[in-house]
Amino acid sequence: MPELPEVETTLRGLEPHLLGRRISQIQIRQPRLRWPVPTEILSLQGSTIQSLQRRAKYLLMYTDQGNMIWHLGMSGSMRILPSTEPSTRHEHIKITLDNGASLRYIDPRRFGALLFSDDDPLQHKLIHSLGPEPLSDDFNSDYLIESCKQRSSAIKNAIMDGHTVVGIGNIYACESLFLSAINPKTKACRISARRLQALVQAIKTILQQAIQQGGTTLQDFAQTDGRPGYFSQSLNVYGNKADCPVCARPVTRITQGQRSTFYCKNCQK
DNA sequence: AAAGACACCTGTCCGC
DNA sequence: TGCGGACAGGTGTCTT
Repeated sequence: MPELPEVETTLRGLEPHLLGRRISQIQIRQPRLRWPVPTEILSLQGSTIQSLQRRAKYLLMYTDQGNMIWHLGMSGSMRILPSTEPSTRHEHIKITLDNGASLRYIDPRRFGALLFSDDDPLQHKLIHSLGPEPLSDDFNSDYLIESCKQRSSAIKNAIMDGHTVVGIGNIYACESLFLSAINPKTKACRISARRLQALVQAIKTILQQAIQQGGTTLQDFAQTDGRPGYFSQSLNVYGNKADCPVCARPVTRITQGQRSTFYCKNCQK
C-alpha cells in the first residue's frame, strides 16, 4: 500500500476539496472490500464533512452525522473528479459532493476498507492500540531503545510492526535501514543505542522527504489529482533496480516474514 | 506476549 | 502468442 507518505499525500490532496462540503450521494459499486462495506455508510448522505485526519495508514473523515474510516490496502487510491466523469473498472466507491465534484475510491486488489464509526474513530478496535506516529515526538530514540530491548525479531520486522511504530511499510523500512546503515536481519535487541538513534532519524527523514515528493508510485498509487508519487526516483535500494549508490555493489534481495527485503551487504552491517 | 505462517484479490512480468 | 508461476505498497487472524 500506500504507506504513511502515500496516505498523508492523499489526505492533503483531498482536504481542500472536501472540507465543508455536503455529501449528496454515496454509491457503493463493489461492497466486497477487505470487509463488506457497512450499509450505515449510506446514512452519511446529506451530511457535511467537517475534518480529515490520518492515524497510521488510516484516513479518518469526520462528518456531522458520523465518521468514515478508510484504509487503502495494497493498491488503493483516491481521486477527485467531476461527478459526470464515468467510473472505471476498479472504482468501488463514489461519493458525490454538492458542488459537482466527486471522490472516487479505486482499489484493484480490494485489500482496502471503508468502515463506519459512530463515535471516536481513534477508539476503534483496529486503531486504539497502535504504536506512536513516526513523525511525532513520541517516537524518539529512548522509545525505540526501550521497545527493542526484549525483541528477538529482526529489526526490519520490528519497525514494520504497528505496535512498535505505525506507518512504515516494506519500502520505507528498507530505505530507512539503508540510510542508517543497519543490516535488516540484525535482531532488534542487539543493536546499539547509538544506531537505534540513527534509525529514528533516518525514518523521520525518509518519511518527510517522501511526503514532500507526493509518495512513491510503483504500480497503482496516484495522488488525488492523478499524478504519480515522485519519491520513486529517490529509492536507494527498494526494487533492486540499480547498484548501491554508495559503494556501487549489487543490491541484495532476501525474504523476511514473507516480504522482500532489499539491502546492501557491504554498507549495511 | 511474541513471532511466524497464511489468507484475502487482481494485475503484471518473466521464462519456456 | 500462450501458459504457469512468482511477485506486488498491508494486516487481521490463527497457530505455535
